[in-house]
Amino acid sequence: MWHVYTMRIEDEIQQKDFKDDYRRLLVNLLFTNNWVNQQVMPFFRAHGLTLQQHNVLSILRGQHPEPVCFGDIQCRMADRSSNVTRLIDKLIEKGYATRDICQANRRMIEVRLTEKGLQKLEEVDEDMPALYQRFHNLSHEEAVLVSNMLDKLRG
Amino acid sequence: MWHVYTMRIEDEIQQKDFKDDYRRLLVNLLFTNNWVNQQVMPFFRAHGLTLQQHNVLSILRGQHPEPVCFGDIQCRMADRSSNVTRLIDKLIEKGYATRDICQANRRMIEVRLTEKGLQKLEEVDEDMPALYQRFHNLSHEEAVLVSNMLDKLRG
DNA sequence: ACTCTATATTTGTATACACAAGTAATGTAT
DNA sequence: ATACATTACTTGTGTATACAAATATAGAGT
Repeated sequence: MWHVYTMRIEDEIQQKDFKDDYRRLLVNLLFTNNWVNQQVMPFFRAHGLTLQQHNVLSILRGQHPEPVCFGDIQCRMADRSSNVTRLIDKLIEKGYATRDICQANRRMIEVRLTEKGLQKLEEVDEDMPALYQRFHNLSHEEAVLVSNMLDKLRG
Repeated sequence: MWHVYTMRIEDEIQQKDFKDDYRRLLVNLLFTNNWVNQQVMPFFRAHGLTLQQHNVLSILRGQHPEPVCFGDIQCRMADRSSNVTRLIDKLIEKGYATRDICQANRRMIEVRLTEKGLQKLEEVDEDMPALYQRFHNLSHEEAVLVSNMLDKLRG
């Protein structure tokens, strides 16, 4: 009898702790999200880019001087949901990229990094240590640990 | 002589590893950020709320039936940068909150949760376990660990 | 060749956000 | 009392985002 009773209490407590710890994680992720944006946005803005624009430029550099098509860019972006067309428009406006219809499959658009875009990326790279500086509250090992945990979280 | 040389290499390697680990952390935080939003947004949308609207309602419940003024709401929100005025407007539109000019200091606005708002919160609460379910890739202990690390990261 | 479906990108629209400027009430110093 | 600064919230504006619908090309089956 008392066994059943205590089990119930334990279950209840366990459930409660359980819920609260994951809730704390969720709130923490949202806070951190916001904090990261506040660190990162002004950094890229100082270089005349948004985070996503820089992200796309980096993807383009990965294949440079080969082109990358829209779909591939979309797949590789951290933020999948955003509108690649209009992002690329901005980069072309600024002279950092070019677009051409792919002759092999005319539905596809080939996007290439320009020399100017490459220079901009190198300029940003030089400044990068200043950005990473802001993550130094965590040790080298802790940074690796958190990365691994986040990978695991997303499954 | 060789000592100096090897030291240089070690420094260089260390520097490189260092940089890459923090870079990986940054990219990982951005990816996770996006992933969390994709888990959370549809959940709240299914209840006719945005994440931020729910966040404000929770803050209001914390003081209920006492009012909370705009400034306090802004301070307590996860995303500090958003526009509280227009957020509250939405909640009032939906009948979840009320606003009154504070008689003690007529610059301030007192926001209160309505009965309807309270019911909506309870409805969301009941469904919460379904949301937390998505974080179960991490064990209880890992969830706590990551929370602590994120706290440390933000300083 | 013709229709149907799938793929790849674009456009439209409503909503959200960031930042700056604006308004209104209060406090403070002369 | 009057002028100036500060606080607390609001509004305006351009940009960004989410989601859905539209276009345009390619491939597959008949």
